[in-house]
Amino acid sequence: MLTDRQLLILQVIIDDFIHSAQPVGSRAISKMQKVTFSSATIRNEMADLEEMGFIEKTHSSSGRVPSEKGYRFYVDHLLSPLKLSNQEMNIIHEAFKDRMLEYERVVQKSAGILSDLTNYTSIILGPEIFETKLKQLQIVPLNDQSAVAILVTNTGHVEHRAFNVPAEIDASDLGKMVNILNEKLSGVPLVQLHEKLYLEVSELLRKHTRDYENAFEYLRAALLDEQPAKLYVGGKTNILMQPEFKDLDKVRSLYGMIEKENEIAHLLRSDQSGLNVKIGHENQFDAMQNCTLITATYRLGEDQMGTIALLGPTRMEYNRVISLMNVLSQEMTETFQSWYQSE
Amino acid sequence: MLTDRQLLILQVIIDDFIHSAQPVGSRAISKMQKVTFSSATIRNEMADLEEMGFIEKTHSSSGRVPSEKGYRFYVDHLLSPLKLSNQEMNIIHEAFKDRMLEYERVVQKSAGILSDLTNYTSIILGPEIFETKLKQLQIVPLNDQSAVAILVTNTGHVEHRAFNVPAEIDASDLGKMVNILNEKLSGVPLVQLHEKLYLEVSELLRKHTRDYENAFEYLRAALLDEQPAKLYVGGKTNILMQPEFKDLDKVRSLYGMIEKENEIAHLLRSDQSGLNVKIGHENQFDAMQNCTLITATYRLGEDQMGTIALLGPTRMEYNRVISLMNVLSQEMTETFQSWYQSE
DNA sequence: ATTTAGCACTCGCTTTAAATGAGTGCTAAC
DNA sequence: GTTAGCACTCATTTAAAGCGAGTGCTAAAT
Repeated sequence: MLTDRQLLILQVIIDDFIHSAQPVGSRAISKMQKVTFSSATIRNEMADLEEMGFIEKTHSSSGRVPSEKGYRFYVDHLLSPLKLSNQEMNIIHEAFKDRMLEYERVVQKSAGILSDLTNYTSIILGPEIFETKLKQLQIVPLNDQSAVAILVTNTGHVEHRAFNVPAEIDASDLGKMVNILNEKLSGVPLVQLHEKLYLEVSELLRKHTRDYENAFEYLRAALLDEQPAKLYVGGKTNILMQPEFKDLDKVRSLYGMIEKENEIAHLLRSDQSGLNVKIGHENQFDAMQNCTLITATYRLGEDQMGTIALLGPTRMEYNRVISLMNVLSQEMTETFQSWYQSE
Repeated sequence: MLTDRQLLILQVIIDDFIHSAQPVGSRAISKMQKVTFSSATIRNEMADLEEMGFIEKTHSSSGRVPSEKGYRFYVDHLLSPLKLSNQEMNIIHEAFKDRMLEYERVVQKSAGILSDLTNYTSIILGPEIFETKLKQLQIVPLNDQSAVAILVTNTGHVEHRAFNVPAEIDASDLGKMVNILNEKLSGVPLVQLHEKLYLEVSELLRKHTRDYENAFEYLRAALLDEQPAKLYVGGKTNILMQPEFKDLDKVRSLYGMIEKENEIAHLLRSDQSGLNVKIGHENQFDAMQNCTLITATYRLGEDQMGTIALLGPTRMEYNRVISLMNVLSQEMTETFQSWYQSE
C-alpha cells in the first residue's frame, strides 16, 4: 500500500510533530540526514499521503500535521518501542522497592509516577473490590448511639462505615451478629456477600437476636451500600502544559469530563485487557476529541483487575509512553502477586 | 478620616468592581440612584481616594480599581454581611440533614458546598486526629506474612495499615499484644499514645510475648508513623472561571502551590481561630498575590479544631462568602457536637 | 467654599493595511 | 522518476489610524 519512502516520510512527519507541535514542511524533512531526496519529491509524496488521509494541512499553505488516521497507522505499524532510560527505570524500581502493602498506596504511587514521567494526566481505576473475599467483620461501638462497622478483605483492604445504633438495639445483639457473620461469611467473595447474607445467614440471625429486623438492616446498610468506583488521578495540571490546551475552554471541558468519575470509571472498565490506544474521535467523549487515551490493565490476584490510563493530546509520545505503561502495569501486577505467593 | 461621601464612593466602586471585574468610571457612579452628585465631583473624590491609597488606576486614563488597602478597608469597615438566600440555606441544610457519621464525609461535603456556592476553590483541613482518643485496636492477620492493624478513635475515625509479619512472630503473640494494648491504652489521646506505649505498656508486653522487640516495633510502625495532613480541596477548576486567571501561567503557579499540601496545611493551621481574611500580599506565597484567602475554624469535640478555607481572587464577593463560611463552620461544629451529646 | 459643566488630553483597544515568510502545487527540464 | 524554479496562499507580524471610556483641570454657578 505505502512505499518505503512514504513510510519513511510519514514516520518522520509524526516523529517531528510529536516533539515540536509545529506543522512539518517539506524543506525541513529534506534537510534530515536519513532523507536523501529533495523537498520537491517530498512535496509530491506528501500530497499522496494527504490524499490517503494520513496527514493534513492546517491551512492551504501550511506544513503537514498527522491526522488521526496517521496516528493510528503510526501506532499500529510504525512504532518502534523505545527502551526506557536508566533514569526512568530507576525511578520506577526505586518507587516499588519499599514494600507497599495496601493497594491504595501502590495505585496512588503508580499514578504519580505515570504522570510525572510523561507530563500527561494519569488515571488509575482501583481493582474491583467485589472479587476480593471477606476476611473479617468487626463492629466497634463508639457510644450508645453509634458504632463503626469495619470490613477487612483478604487483600488487606479495609472498608469502614459509621452508623447510628437505635436505642432499641442492644450492644450484645450486635456482638452476637458479628460473631455469626464472621463464622458464616468469612472467605466469601464480597460480590456474593449480599446474596449469602439473605439466603443463608438471615435465618440464623433471626434466632439469636431480639430486634433482628432493625439490627440487620443497619448492618447491611453500613457495609454493603455500593461504594463509588475509586479513581486515582495524577498530574491533572500537566494538561495545562500542553500547547493544544492553551485555549482555556478546552481545559475547562476536559477537566469537567475528568470529574465525572462514574463515566470515566465505566469507560476504563469497558476496555479489554492488555494495552489499548484510543485516538481522538475513537473516544466517545466530546471533550476528548483532541486526546489520546491509553489504557493498560493490571491484575491483583487471579481475576481482579484494574486499569491504568494515560490521557494526553493525540500528539503523544507514543513509543515512550507505551513502554512505560507496559513496565508499570507489569510492576504493579508483580507487586500484587507477591502478596499471595503463600496464602 | 474619610467623609461619608468618600465612604459611599469607595463602597460603590468596590461593590461594582467585585461584580463586573471592570474598572469603574466616574460617570457610571454618577448614574446610580443613591448617588446624587455629578461625575466631576466624583472624579475629585476619587483623586483623593487614590491619593490615600484605597483605589488605583490600571492606566492613566482608566477607571478606578480597588487596591489591596481598599479591600482591607472594605472588609474591616464597609462590609454589610449579606443574608444568605433561602436557596443557599436550603442547599446547606439539605446537605447536613442526612446524618453523616464520619468526619471525612462531613468535611468532603462541606468542601463541595463551599466551592459550588462560591465558585471559588475551597480547602478544608481535617481535624487534628491526635486529640482524639483511642477506642480500639485490632489486628487482622491476612496470611502468614502480613496483617492489617486497625485503629478506631472515639470520633469513629478509622486508621489502618497493612504490615509484614516476619516469620519469627507468632500470630498468637500479636493477639496477646493487642489485648494488652486495648486494655491499657483505651481512652488515651492519640497524641500521648507514643509516650504511654513506651513508658507504661512496653514492660508489660515484654513479659507476655516471646519475640517482643520485633513485634513491638512492627506494631508501632504500623500504627504510629505520622500521617500526613489531610487536605480536602473542592472546586479547583473554579479558578479557571475567574477572569483574573485567564493567564495560564498564573493558573499553573497557583495550582502548583495548592499541590504543596504540607505548606498549605501549615498555613491553615497557623491561622487563629474564628474568621480570618488575608488579602493579596498579606499572603506569604507569591502565587497568591492576586488572591484572597479566607479561613474559618470549626471544632470537633472540645479542643480539636480544623480549618475551612476559601481561595479566590482579591476581587471576591466578601459579604456573601463571609456569611457562607460562618454558617458552614457553624453547621460543621454542630454536626460534630451532636455526636458527643451523650458519650 | 462646594459643586458642576465643559473641554482637552491620555491611552488601551480595535480595525485596517501592508509586509513577511514558511510552505505549497505545478511545470518544465534533467 | 526526480528536482529546480516560480507563482501563489495564507497565518502571522508590524504599523498606522480611529474610537471611546475616562481623566484632570479650569472656570462658571450655586
